[in-house]
Amino acid sequence: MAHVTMKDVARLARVSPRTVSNVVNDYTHVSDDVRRRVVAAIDELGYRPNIVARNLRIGRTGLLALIVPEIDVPYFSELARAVIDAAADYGYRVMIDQTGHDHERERQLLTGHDRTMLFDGILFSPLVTQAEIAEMDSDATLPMILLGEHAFTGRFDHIAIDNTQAAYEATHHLVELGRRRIAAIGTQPKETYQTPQQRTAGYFAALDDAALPHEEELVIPAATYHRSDGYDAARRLLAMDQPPDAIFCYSDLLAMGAMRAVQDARLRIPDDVAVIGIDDIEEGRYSTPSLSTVSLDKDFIATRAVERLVERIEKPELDAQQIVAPHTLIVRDSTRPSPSDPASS
Amino acid sequence: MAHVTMKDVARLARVSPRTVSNVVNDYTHVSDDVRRRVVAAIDELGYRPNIVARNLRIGRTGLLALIVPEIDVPYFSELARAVIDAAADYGYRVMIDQTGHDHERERQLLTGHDRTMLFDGILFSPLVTQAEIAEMDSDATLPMILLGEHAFTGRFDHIAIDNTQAAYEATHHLVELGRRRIAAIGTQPKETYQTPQQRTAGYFAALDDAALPHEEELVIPAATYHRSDGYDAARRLLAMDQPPDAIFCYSDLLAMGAMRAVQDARLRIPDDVAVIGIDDIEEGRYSTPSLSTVSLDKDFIATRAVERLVERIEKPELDAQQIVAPHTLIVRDSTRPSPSDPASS
DNA sequence: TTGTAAGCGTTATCAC
DNA sequence: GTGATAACGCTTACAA
Repeated sequence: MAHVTMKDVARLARVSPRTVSNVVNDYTHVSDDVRRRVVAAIDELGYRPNIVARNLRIGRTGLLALIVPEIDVPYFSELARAVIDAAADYGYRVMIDQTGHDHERERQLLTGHDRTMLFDGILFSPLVTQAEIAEMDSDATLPMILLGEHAFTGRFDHIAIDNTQAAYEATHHLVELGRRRIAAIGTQPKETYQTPQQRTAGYFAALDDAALPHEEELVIPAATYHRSDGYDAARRLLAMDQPPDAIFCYSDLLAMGAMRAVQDARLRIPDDVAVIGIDDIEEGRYSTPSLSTVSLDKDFIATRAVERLVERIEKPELDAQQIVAPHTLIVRDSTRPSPSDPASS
Repeated sequence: MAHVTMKDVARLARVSPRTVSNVVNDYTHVSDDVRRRVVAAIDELGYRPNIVARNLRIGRTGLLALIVPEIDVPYFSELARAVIDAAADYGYRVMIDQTGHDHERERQLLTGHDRTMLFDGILFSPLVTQAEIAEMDSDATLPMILLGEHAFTGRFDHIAIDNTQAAYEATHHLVELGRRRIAAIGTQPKETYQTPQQRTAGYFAALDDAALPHEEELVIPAATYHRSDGYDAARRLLAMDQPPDAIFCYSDLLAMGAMRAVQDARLRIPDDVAVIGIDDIEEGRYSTPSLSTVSLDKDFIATRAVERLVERIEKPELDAQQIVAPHTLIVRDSTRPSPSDPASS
């Protein structure tokens, strides 16, 4: 069963392949009579244009690659949803790859045979710094936009929130609640990952402004940002002689784990320990208690990222651009003594 | 800057394109000397094979399409993670499309220009019945495997759990707790979607076995399976003159919303109202209280689905197969009056 | 072991 | 408006 080709349609409709192509692509300048014949032939033969052949010819695939650490981390799946929808608006579809927090895999996806002409562009949410990416991607040829990295090198387009400021606001909010021993969860053992460092800087800055000491023992690293990491880190904090009265987590998912640990320890949120995260995943709106957080505008990030990438694809010579996405502090029950918190009654 | 092609490499290395191809594809029978020359030329020119051209030639793209309602619904993002990983084991990459619970969009993705030779196969998590899919996909040409639909028509490969049995076990568990007014959340207004119907059948069967009446007012529909739907449905239930003492939700996400509504109403889980879901998303292991559920083996589903799809791609003439995925009842705090450590489940 | 040449199914450049 | 015909960049008989 050889595949039905344009030629077959052309023969049946008694026209040239050129005309079939015109009809398929909705070109003008095709007489109604001929168009009808061609359409009839297409239906009769069940012809479907071969996208791959078209792609080869026109040099575009209509495919974008979205590279994230893990698609089942809510922040990334919510982002992916927005990216896929935004891409659809421009006629693009999205392939998703996972690096699994593996630097080697990141390198592979960027440099290996994978990074080929199958995609028109890449949306990359990296763990490493831009400098390292530049090194990997030395013979960069594909338009790429970086998601969630902040330090701007001028080499790549990228979009991110102001991490330092976001962390400052979260910490400052805890200070305003009157908390004095404010812990942080989410520093990174490896120093290559910039985002946590910026958040730590914001956290310390807020402590400084409140004349609170930097207590190194209250700053807990997290290898990844899963619920289990938050849980383990919070347990460590609660087991201390002087446990914290507030915890700032570098992601909502860490915060979900931390909240669970606090409640397992029979402590009340926020009365005994207040908890705040960053990301604003939907899970935090329904948890008990609901989670205070710094909301990142994912739709903004996705829309602008895709928009910019498409622009790049069309004009590869453009200068790299830095886009700062907005963020908003959102106060919910985990930092607000509220009657709707059953654990506190 | 015209793209560097095989011909360019061949010229520089003083060999034929054929030989370059051999080197790129790691063929045997290439003398070390020639190979070195070719590799050197590739490096010097920064040559990258054009995957699209190769795809056209060999008739495969190495791309699978995964079509789900919404990627940011935890069940689907967890499934997608497993699918992407499983596909990678077979050398495939995965493009993700969202139908957004829109039947028209489902039809479009299946029949429209989208359903072209860009993919070697499709993994489809549909809302509608197989009969409707068969109608849409009348000139089916691409290997496709259905995810999460149960009624087997012999037309398509598909994989799913035994929904009726799973629902039976969940309901039966609530019966064993001594609950007498057991509500269900998640029936579907439209009748085309089979999964909810099967779950309702299992729910009623369990009530029958316990000699409990079918109270139609305790069976609440949900247009989609989001947290907000569960929340709204539970509020309706709790506002009744005789509110239920247990709620069986057709998805964990519905259950998360329902739990929140119960707690907002100042009722205790499970003392006043026990709650159970289906899916076993990670969120339910960390929620307060942790959520009892029927666990679907997502790794099994993803692995077997991809395995089968790849088999299909290689042998399109195979008969359609039905694969039943295992499920397990998991009892957590939402149906057990004693808190526990999430690390233990 | 390597070179030659014929496609894969489109789209695009010409004429007519 | 429509028809030949040449690419797009690769793989692969078939030769050498």
